[in-house]
Amino acid sequence: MLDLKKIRENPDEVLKLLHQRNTDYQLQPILDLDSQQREMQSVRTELQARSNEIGKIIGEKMRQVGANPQREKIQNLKEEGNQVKAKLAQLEPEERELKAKLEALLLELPNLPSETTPMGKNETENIEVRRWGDEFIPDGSHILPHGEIGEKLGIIDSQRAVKVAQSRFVALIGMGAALERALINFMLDRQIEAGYIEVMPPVLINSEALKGTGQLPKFAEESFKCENDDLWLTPTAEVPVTNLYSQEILEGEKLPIYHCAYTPCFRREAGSYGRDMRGLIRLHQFNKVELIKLVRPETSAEEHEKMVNNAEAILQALKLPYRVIELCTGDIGFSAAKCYDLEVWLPSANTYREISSCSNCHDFQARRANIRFKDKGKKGTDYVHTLNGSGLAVGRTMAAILENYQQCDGTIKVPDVLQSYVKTDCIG
RNA sequence: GGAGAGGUGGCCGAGCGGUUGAAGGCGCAGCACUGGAAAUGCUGUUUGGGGGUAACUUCAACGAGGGUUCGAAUCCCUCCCUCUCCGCCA
Repeated sequence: MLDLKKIRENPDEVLKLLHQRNTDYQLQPILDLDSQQREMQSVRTELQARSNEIGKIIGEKMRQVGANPQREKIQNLKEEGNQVKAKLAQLEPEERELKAKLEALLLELPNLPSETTPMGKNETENIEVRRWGDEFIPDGSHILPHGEIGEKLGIIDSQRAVKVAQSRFVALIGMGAALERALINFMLDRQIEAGYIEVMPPVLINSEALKGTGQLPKFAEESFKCENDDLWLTPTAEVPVTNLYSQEILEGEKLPIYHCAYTPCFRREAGSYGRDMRGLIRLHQFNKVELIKLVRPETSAEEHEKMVNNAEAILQALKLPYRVIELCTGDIGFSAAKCYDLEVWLPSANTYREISSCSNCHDFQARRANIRFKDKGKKGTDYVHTLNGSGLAVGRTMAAILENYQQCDGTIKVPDVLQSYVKTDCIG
């Protein structure tokens, strides 16, 4: 959520930044509602002050003289109290409605891009920051797409998974399951070494949590919802882990907080019919190890770079070629002020595919989820900055391994760092 | 799922219709005392919105939302959550 005060005081600047996202958001309705609301508030506040005053006077009189004498004066005051109350009863719902409308509009506004986010209208204007591991790019001529080789080796079974669920689900069998589990453990072990505290959060989460990180109200159709409860299947661990701290005032010295979390993630993938129908790239359920940070505002840019490095370290350890993309203003996500994507080399497609997305949300989520910090001895509070990044998407990492480590005989070499986890050096 | 208890400030804990943003204690900060410290004493110590350059001022908040009342932390209703016992269960 954007700072209403900032919108009020610098509407032109805010609007300019919003438009960098290549959208046509309007601020005027918000500004109008805001000034109406504030006007109404000052009227209401005065009435309430009078009402409080009447209550006090009556209280005093009752105590001084008991209930008996001066009854008339008290009656008059009570009468006035009733009149004030009647006016308030009229004003209050109106003001509440204004506030609700204002809030609804504010919740629909995306974050402002960071001043360091490159300008651009869509993904074609993203910037490649660096590339790693060109020397590990295999000769692609013999390489089968990961889905195909996986089915062939009997470690991915999508046909049977469809019977149990529907399309865009897979079952991992035998070494497939083992490799997935190995990747999860490996990623967690590395990130814990890098200083992240592991969390196993709920994966069924309520609406408030989704609102806190920005998935609601705008993107309801992206998530699976339980019919009988206010619970949703988490689309990413970012949601439950960040919201662990909602409504809290953290002690300044407890920051930064680093968390990593393995969870399955669930996404409806509405609007992507027909895309990536084979393999592990786009599933309704996939595993991910997520990195989450809550930091002091002045350190968030630096913490963001470090987080990207932590994600890259996994790809480097696995010797998977990748590149780092800095998303432009037209392509960053709703909650992000700045975002880097990591894209891994997929030889069968002869292209890089997103395997991690690392966002700095500044105080956008912290405002929605109301996560603040306070320094001892200083007065007042400030919103933390929240960051999240995949470290990494496990299914896509598996896909990358099945392709980049595919050998001419159709077997898969197990990356060195995983061999102790799966207890073999070759699959197939 | 059934029965009961409860949700108050950073924490513990009182208050159960009248000036209570909230006693008391702990913690924390400042000052005094001290050679220095402990102990002691004094003072201060929530958050959010509005107005004001500021000093300051005003409103709101005792799980959430309604209701009764001139006035609610206190009474009534609904919901949420926590705990205990029973049942069920990985």
